[in-house]
Amino acid sequence: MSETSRKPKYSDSKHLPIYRYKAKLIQAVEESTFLVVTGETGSGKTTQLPQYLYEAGFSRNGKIGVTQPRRVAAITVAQRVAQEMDCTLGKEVGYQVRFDDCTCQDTVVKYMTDGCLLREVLADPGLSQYSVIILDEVHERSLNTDILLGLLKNNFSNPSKATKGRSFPLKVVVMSATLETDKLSAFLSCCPVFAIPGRVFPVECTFGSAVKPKDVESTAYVKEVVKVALDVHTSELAGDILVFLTGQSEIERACDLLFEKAESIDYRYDVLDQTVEGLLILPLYGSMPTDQQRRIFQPPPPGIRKCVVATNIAATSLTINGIKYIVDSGFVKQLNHNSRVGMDVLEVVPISKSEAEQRAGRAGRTSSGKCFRIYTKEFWEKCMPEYTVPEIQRTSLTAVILTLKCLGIHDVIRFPYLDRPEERFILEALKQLYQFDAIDRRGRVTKLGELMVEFPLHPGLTRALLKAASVGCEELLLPVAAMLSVENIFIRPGDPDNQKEADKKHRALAAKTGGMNDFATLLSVFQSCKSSDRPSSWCKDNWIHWRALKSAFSVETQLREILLRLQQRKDFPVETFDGNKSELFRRCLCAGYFTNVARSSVGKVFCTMDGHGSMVHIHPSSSLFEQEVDLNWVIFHDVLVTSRIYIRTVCPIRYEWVKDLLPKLHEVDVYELSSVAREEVTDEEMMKWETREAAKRQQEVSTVDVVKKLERRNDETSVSDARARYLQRKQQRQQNKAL
DNA sequence: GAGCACTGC
Repeated sequence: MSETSRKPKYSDSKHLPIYRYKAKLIQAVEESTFLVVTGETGSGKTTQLPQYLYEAGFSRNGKIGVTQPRRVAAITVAQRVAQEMDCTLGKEVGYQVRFDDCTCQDTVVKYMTDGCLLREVLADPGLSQYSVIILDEVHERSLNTDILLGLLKNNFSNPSKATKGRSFPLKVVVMSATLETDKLSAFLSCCPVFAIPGRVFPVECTFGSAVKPKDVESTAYVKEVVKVALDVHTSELAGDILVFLTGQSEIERACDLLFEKAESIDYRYDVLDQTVEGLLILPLYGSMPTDQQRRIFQPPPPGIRKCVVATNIAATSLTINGIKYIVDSGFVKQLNHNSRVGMDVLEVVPISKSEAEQRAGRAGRTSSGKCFRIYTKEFWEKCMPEYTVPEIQRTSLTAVILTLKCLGIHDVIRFPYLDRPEERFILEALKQLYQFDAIDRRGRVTKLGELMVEFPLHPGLTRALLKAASVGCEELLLPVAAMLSVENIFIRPGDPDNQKEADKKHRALAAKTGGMNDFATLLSVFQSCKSSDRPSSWCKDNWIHWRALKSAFSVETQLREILLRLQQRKDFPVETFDGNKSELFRRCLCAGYFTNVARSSVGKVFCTMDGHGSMVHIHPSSSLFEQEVDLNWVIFHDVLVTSRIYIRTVCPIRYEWVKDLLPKLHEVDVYELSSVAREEVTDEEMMKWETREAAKRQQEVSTVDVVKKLERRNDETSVSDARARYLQRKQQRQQNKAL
C-alpha cells in the first residue's frame, strides 16, 4: 500500500464539495435555530458538518447528535468520522443503535438511528444533553424522522420561550437531498436553506416500450427486464449491471431465465465488447443468508460481467461498487395500511419519479452510467407519482399516536406534520388505543398506556405481555412477543422436495405442543432452540431461520429488562388467576388480540369481529389449517391478502374470554373520537355522550347479533380492494397463458 | 391448499 493511500482520509475531506462552504455553514448555524442543508450524495455533508460544528465549539454545552434512518449507516459513518478526527470510536465520536450503544460520557459527536433519538425524547423532551441536533436523510421520510421533525418544530421554534430542562438554545439542522427543500424551509418557520453541490457522475436514462399504463397489473415486466439485461450484456461496454425487481420469487425466476438465456451466448460473435467473456448472475434480497449477500460485493473475475438482480434493498441500504448499468422494472412492493378493511396489505405498486431517479443514481457513483427503464415515457408521466407517499401517510399509527400522547401532545390531529396523515388513520389509532385501555374516554394516557409506551412492540403485543406479567406468567409471553416482532422464522424453500421436508419438520414442531396453537409453537421453538447444545444446527435441521431466531433472543432479553424495570414501580398491576397453563396463556393473548377475533362462519370460513366483518381463511402454514376439530372462536396475529384473505398465527379461544372485551370494539364511533382528539369536548357534550353510552349498554349489544348481521352481508362487499385487484391480475395471467 | 419489500425502537 502506498504512503498516500494509507494517510488518514481527513486530508481528502478538503477536496469534498462541502469544504469551501465551511465558514459560511458555521455562520448559518450560529445565526438561526433551524437550518436546512441540501446536497446530493457525495457532497460530504453527513461526515463533515458535525466535525465543522465540533471545531467551531458547538459542543461546549452539549452533544452534537446526528440521526440516520438505518443502523448500518449510523455505525459506518461514525466509524469514518472517528477515523477522520483521529480518535477511538466510542470516545469523542460514537454511535447508538438498538442493542448496541457505543458511546461514553465524553462522546460529543453522536450518530444514532432516528428511532433511538425518539426514545430519548420520551425520557427527556427538552433534549438537554444536546446543543445541536442534525436530522439526516430527511427526504427519505421515515416515520421516526417525520415525527422528530414535528416535535423539534413544536418544541423549539420559539427561541425566546424557555424550554423545559434547557439552559441554552438548541440548534436544529435538517439535511436532505435537493427535493422539496422549499417545503421543508416553510415548515420550519421559513428558515434559511443552504445548498451544497454534489459530486455525482451523469447517468443517461432511456425509456422502454414494454410497460404501458394499462399493464400496471401484469407481471410481464419480469420477462422484459431479463431481455433488457441480456441486451445490455451483449451490446454495452464492460461494467456491472444492477436490476431492480420487487421480491424474492420474482428475482429467482428472473435469475433462472437469465441463466438459461446467457448459456446460449457465443462470446466470439454475440458481444460488442470483446473483453467480456461471461456473465455472473447474483440474486439479492433481505432475507437471504448474510454470507450469500456478501458475495455480491466481491469484484467479479476478470472478463466476467456481474449482474445483480435485487429488491429495493439495493436502492438505499446497500451500495454495490462498479455498477455502470441499471435495469429498472418501475415497480416496488409496498406495505399499505387499508383503513377501510382495517388491515395492512402488501402490494406491488409503480415507483415514484423520485425513486426512479434514486435507482438511476446507483449507476453514477464512481463513473458515468446508463439507466434502462423498461417502461414507456407515457407510463412515467401517467402512472408514476412525483414523490413516494411518506410512510406516515400509509402505516398504522397506533404506536406513534401513543408516543405523542405520552409526550403531552393531546391534540394529535393538529400536531405539525410535514405531511398530514388522513384524519381517519389518526382516529383509527385513537380507537385502538382506547380499546387497549392505553387512553381513556377523553383521550388522556392511562397508567397502562404509560407502561405500554416503554416497549418497542406493537401495542397489542405489549398489552398481552403486560397482562401476562400482571398474572405472573411473563415467561410464556416474553418469547412469543419477541418471536412475533422479528422476521418470519420458518423457512419455506422454493423447490418441491425441500418444501415437503420443511413442512414436515414444521408440522412436527407444532405437534410437540399439541398442534392447536401457533403461538405455543413459537414459544416451543424459542425454548427448544435456546436449550439446544448447537442452536444453529438445530435451526438448520428444523428449517428455522437462525439469523431471525438470534434476533428474537436479543429482543426477548431487551423486553425482559424493560419489564423488570417497570415491575419495580409500585403501581404495576397485579392480578390473580386460577386455571391451567394453556388457558392462562391464551387468556393473556386475548387481552392483546381481542381486536383480532374471528368466529367460525360457513365451512372453513371465519368472520372477523372488528366491525369490518371480513371473511377470512386460516393460512395453510398454520397448525390449525388441517385440524378436523370444529373451531368456533379464534384469535390471530396478522392478515395476509393474496388469493384469499388469510389469517396467520392462530389460536382457538373460548367465547367467554373475550365476551366482556368485544362490546368495546363497537363502543366508540369516529365522530366522538374526533372531538376527543381535538380536546374540544365540553362537559355538556361529555354528559350527552355518557348518557348515550349508558343507553347503549342497557340495550346489551349482543355479540351474537353482530355476528348474524355480519353474516348476512354479502361476502364481496367485505373483501378488500387488494383482493379484487389480485383476482384481476390472476385472470389476466390466465388469459396470457391461454394465448 | 401456501404470492413476506424495506426500515426501526
